[in-house]
Amino acid sequence: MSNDHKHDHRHDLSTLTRNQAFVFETLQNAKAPMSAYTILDELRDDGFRAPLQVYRALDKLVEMGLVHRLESLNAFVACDHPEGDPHGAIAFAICEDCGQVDEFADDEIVARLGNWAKTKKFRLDKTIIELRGTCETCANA
Amino acid sequence: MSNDHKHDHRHDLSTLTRNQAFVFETLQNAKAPMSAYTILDELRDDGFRAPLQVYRALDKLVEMGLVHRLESLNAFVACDHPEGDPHGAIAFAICEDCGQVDEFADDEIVARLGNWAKTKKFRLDKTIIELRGTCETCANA
DNA sequence: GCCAATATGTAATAATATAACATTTTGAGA
DNA sequence: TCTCAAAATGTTATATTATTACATATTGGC
Ligand SMILES: [Zn+2]
Ligand SMILES: [Zn+2]
Ligand SMILES: [Zn+2]
Ligand SMILES: [Zn+2]
Repeated sequence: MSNDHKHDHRHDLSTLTRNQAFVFETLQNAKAPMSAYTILDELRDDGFRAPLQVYRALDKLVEMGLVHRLESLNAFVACDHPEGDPHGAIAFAICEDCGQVDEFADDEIVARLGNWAKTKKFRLDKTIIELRGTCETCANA
Repeated sequence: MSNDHKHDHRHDLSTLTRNQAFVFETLQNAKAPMSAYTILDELRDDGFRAPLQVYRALDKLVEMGLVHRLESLNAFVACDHPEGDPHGAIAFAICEDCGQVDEFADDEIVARLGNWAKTKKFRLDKTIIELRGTCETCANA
């Protein structure tokens, strides 16, 4: 069985701290994943001066499940699911061209991975599934 | 359909260049993934002086399918499959404790992801599946 | 041997992430 | 309301990962 639900409790957005709210809003307004340093640059005018201000906010947001880290990009996206609709392991399809990210769930895949882990007695903490490629729009352009 | 087989042709190991052979041997002897800089340190005595010597060798080895990059670790492992036994998309189970990596294939998962891509008209170039957790040995220790 | 493709050497720099330490804010309980 | 510990923030320095740019050397088909 997976442990991916460990942090799936959502927090009321009103409980976000100032820095967390700034970072979250920035990611929500973005149409592609952003690196911590890109976020920092965008928030200079709001008083952000150092990478740690961004990284600390991101850590919390990821922990809350409001933001996902894309490992193959070293970048972050706001969760695409409605708030209060927590989810376990998820897959991301990332367009190399426009950066658009499609977040989707596949229970059968999660089940199979959980099964593999069970068979191997591997304690599964986090599942990373990222598809790199080209979205329909960009493929047609 | 996935494009993951793009680089699945194996190359005879005898065709490796000097630097590629050094890097590949280092990874084969390692019992956990290594970062490019750790590899560099290990190869100082063999004349390696700069990161690029390692990164360039790694690029080729990954292209040949002899080495895999673990995106969630920024590190590299030698392929666990017998040479000449090419494979498509693969999953990695990574022990956070001892670093051991278990490389495995699941055709059903690959099929489901390929299907999702087909439905969404997403041109799939590369599939990344990484499980983070604790291996049986470490869980019992 | 010629020559283009490939590989290598090296220095500089970019991009991503964390350590260490000081200070401030928050909020639960006395 | 006061107290105090936890959490959040501010700031500087540093560590880690990766690439750009340019020069030189090696390889292998022709
Ligand atoms: Zn999500
Ligand atoms: Zn696109
Ligand atoms: Zn492999
Ligand atoms: Zn282990």
